[in-house]
Amino acid sequence: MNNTFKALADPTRREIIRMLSDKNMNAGDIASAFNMSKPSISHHLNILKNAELISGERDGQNIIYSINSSVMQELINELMTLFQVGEEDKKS
Amino acid sequence: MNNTFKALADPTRREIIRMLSDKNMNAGDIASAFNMSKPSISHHLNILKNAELISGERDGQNIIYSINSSVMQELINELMTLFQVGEEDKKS
DNA sequence: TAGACAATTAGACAATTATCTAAATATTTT
DNA sequence: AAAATATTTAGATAATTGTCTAATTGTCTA
Repeated sequence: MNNTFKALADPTRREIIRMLSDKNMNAGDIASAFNMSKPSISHHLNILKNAELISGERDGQNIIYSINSSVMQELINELMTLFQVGEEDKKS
Repeated sequence: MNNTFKALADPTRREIIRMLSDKNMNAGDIASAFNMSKPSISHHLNILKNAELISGERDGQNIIYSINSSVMQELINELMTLFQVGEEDKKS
């Protein structure tokens, strides 16, 4: 879970997630949306992949990235239980 | 919003939030729950405060911290719209 | 008002992170 | 199989972050 939060702590990575939640994209197309070198974007993609927030699958020369919505859902659940103030005494 | 995510990227700070979502606590009590110097905890509290995730109010010698649940709620909303895959075409 | 207690601020330092360029790997096309 | 294209890996570096100790500030009480 720490990796998940750390992965989301960077604006570039959050923007990548926004883009991927619209449609799947390959690494090059993602990179050209940013004013940043391809290796840097590759590095961000790797962090998101390690956090299991996205997946990458090779298709020919390209690697196509997509969002892992189930993990996103888990994160949101975690946040809600973490921060829902005053749950007081779940048992009973 | 970037500050919010960055504030949550540290496990100590998330634990502080967990503790505060149970009950309000002063800085000293928070610090003694961790194996870490008081200034370090103070620093974490400050980051959470800057992100407006918590508030601190002085009560005599103590400063009592509490969670800002509205900001937590905003964060969760942000996450849900950010990551809800396939919202496709909200207008209409 | 002097001493004690609670908390923060200041300053230093090591570890982590984000970025870059150059080089390597994988795939396709000619 | 050589050239072209897409992507990643390696290695370097500057900036950021988390932690510490020492010093400071704010408040209470004897």
